[in-house]
Amino acid sequence: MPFTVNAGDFYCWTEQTDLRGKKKMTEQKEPTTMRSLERAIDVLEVLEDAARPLRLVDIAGRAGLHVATTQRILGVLEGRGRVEKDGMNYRAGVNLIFGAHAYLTTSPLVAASRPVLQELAERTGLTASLFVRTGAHRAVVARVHGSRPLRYELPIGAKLPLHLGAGKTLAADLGPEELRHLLDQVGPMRDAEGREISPEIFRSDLEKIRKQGFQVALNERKLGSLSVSAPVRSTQSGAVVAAITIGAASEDVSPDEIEGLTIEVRRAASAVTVP
Amino acid sequence: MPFTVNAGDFYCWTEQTDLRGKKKMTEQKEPTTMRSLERAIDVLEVLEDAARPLRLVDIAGRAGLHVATTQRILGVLEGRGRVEKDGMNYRAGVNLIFGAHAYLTTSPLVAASRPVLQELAERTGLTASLFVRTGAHRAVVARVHGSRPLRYELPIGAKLPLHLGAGKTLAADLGPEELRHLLDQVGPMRDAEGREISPEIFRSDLEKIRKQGFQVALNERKLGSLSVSAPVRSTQSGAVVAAITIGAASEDVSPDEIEGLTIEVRRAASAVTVP
DNA sequence: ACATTTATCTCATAGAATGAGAGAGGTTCT
DNA sequence: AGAACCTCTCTCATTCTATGAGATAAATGT
Repeated sequence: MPFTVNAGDFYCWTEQTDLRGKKKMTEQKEPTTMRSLERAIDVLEVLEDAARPLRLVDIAGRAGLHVATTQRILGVLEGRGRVEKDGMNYRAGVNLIFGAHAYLTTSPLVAASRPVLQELAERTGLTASLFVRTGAHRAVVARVHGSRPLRYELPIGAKLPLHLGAGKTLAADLGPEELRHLLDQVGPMRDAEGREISPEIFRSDLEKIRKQGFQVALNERKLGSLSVSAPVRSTQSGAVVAAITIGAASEDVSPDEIEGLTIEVRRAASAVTVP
Repeated sequence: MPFTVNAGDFYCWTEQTDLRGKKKMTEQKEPTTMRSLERAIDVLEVLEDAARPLRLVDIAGRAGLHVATTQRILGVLEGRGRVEKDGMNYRAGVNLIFGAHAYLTTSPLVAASRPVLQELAERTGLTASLFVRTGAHRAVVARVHGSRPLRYELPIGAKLPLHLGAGKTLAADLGPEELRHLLDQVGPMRDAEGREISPEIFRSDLEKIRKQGFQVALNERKLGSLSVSAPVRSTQSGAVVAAITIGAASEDVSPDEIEGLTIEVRRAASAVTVP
């Protein structure tokens, strides 16, 4: 059988586990079916990552596209309610919420996790969350508050780093190749206390998490916060598909309470059965 | 100056207030910049509206596209994490949640409404929600629970009809042309009790809501539910841009309580100042 | 086991997407 | 104020991309 290159070969290297995301950094201009669609998604991602409205040139610049092209794309997206524009400012549009709703209601992972998170939050009194990795980040995908809720809000849909806090539980399962990509992308790493994290320390952290099967993080992503995380594995492949985390203000949790929490979280994570 | 037809002329008839949405019904094949992007959005909308995973032919059929085209689009979307596929089943993908998050955090309307909903929920003890119209539907865009919360969940991102319950508050502001489009699209209307609603009754309902400046709905969209709604108007144009609603199980609210509630809701709705 | 439906992939061709460019409207200097 | 600059908007000729028929392979139903 002759070797041929198929559409899927490019954007799906290692299934959904590829880390690319920001193409500009690695500058790999891979051939693509549907350039215009890829570009439209680039534009959308710019708007999604910006916490504020942006102007045309700004979007074009960040997406690395010609202004005319960007404008045309934004025009179509606006006509479809996926972008909103007042004056010269573009923002994400209402219709984007339907996609999130569809994901949250159809994802088997989310469905399987909900009751588990519920019980975990009840038993520990802390906020229980489910994270999923996408590219070099993670997303909050489900969350149940306990009786001692967090002081700060971490809403569903928040995009968080892979290299801090519970993110490391997801990063721990990356292959050596993917891990290098991640390190390249994030550049110099430092935690919420300002401490620099060397690649060596980072790698050994991941190694430890992999061995232990759970993770305790203090003041990593957010000062004054404590989290305990464990990986959710695919029943079939054994690959890490998500992480379950309980989070709290660090003064709400006594040190001798932590061991019990790790047991709870590990049990919850393994209780999630996902195809 | 010569008359020319511009991109915006087609997909933005009456700003974002057009009702099209489903092109197939009216079968108006308008010229479009970026056909492939339009089609990709069609595919996404199919996935967003389906409450369950779909197969390729099914998606192609619903979107009115060739199977090959549909597959190519799905492939790109999957590579970008906006669609997920297990086996032959396609679903909405994780990355769609970032768009929703961006909308919810950058929309001035949502930001302006949050404190108002908060206070309304506190004062009435009921669940206060903000709805926005998109096409022939409305979306739940913000929500605060009171001390007497609803029994059923109505999550953010839910897509609801315009012709039932609080939807009529939004429909009341439609122009005659748009209203006709809406009636064409939804076809025969009936409420949660199974009662048929004739176009005449519907129009007079809207007229009443427009006059009163609020609406009380009982058992319309959901049996056993009661809602009180009022329109949020643009400070500049005066157009209805959203609706504020309080909802409750009907047995939680005594009849003589309702008048007070309408006053609260109207006050809340007019307290939202949106550019 | 056979028939039918569905998915995947290739390829020549139509025509859609592209970006340079010009014009108009703002903004920020001196 | 005037000039220089920047940004937005729109048009149009050219190019290269998106398209769908069709062949093949896989899955599904009877």
